[in-house]
Amino acid sequence: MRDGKTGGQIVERADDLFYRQGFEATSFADIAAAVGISRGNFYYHFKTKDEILDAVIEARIAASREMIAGWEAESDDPEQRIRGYIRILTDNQNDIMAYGCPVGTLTSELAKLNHQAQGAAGRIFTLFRDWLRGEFERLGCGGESDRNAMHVLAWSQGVATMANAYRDADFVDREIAEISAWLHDRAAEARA
Amino acid sequence: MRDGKTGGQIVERADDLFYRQGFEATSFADIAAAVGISRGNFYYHFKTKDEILDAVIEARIAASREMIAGWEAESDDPEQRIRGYIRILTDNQNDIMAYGCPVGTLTSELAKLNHQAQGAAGRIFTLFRDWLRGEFERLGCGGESDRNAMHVLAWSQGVATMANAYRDADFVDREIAEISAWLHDRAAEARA
DNA sequence: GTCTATACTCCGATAGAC
DNA sequence: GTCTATCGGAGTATAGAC
Repeated sequence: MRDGKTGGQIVERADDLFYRQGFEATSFADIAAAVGISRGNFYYHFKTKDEILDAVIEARIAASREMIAGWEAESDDPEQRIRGYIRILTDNQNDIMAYGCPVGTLTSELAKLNHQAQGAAGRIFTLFRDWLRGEFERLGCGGESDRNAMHVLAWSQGVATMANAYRDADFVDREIAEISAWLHDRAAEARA
Repeated sequence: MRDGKTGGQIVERADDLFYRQGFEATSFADIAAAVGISRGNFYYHFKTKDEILDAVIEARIAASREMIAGWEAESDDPEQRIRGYIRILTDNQNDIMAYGCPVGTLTSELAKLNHQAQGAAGRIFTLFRDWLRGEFERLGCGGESDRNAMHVLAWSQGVATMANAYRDADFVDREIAEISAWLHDRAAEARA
């Protein structure tokens, strides 16, 4: 029942609250208040909290696919496309400084809760990982492509964590410039 | 009252549980059961959950200071000393794959909870940051020293997050080798 | 589809006996 | 210093009126 107007709003508000407050710290009352419905009405749309989480993860996967499609539409050059991923750090700098990376923090929390949705959340990472690997392959990185994809993911996660810890925009800017330079080196190396 | 035998045990077990389950997901009942005391007895030692968190953070700061002292005792060479920090990833690989970095995940969680202890938790990062900066200065990195310190912190945090997401020991090994090589380059650059 | 009312569990925290 | 008993509140979830 996640496709009605109210169902969609629940997922949308839950997504936001899970990001800003964390999954466990967000109660049904929080989501119901954000949507503007009663707690009882809630269970018409989702039977359990885990069902909402599954829907939120699905929504995040769909949103990620759209981002990727956007980078693919922007340019055919793999270096430019990968730069699209790095641009996430720039475009969401304020949110990242306040709440960290939505994917990394959710994955961390679910790991500690030993939650069943760990696998689903991991698929968001894998979506980006596989796409990045493909672009690095197109760039000519060959057997280093997956390694480079993981390196970019790890680097951006590290930047997000430290940006969140110190709320330091200059640090983020410097690291983005370094990732960008590293990527340029990979492209130059592949051309050689 | 954190200095008696039971008080110390509470902090020790709470530290472990906060790491493995998260701060919010860990209840007084969990800690009491782990220590082997009743919930009521608990409040003789700590009046609130936040007091336990403060004590846990203090304990982690003390433990971090001891680690740093160990690296300083091992070698006088700043490059070798910094390698001590990187070795955390090797020595705690299994725990990191299962639960992430204790500092990074706590900082993330407290940020989302908008918890008063955010500042205290941030001091653990600052302890390592300041020490690393000092060692990079001794290495001859000059004005780049703090930047390099933050880079090492971010890199290790990124590795921890992705190691936790994929439970991939090979990835950790490869990234450690890359951090090590990067550090070696910084040392060579400073000598030139 | 949306509401109120409510059941039941667990939480952090307190009081007071021993 | 440790225990049992218990409070007040919040959490997830359900039943049933409208």
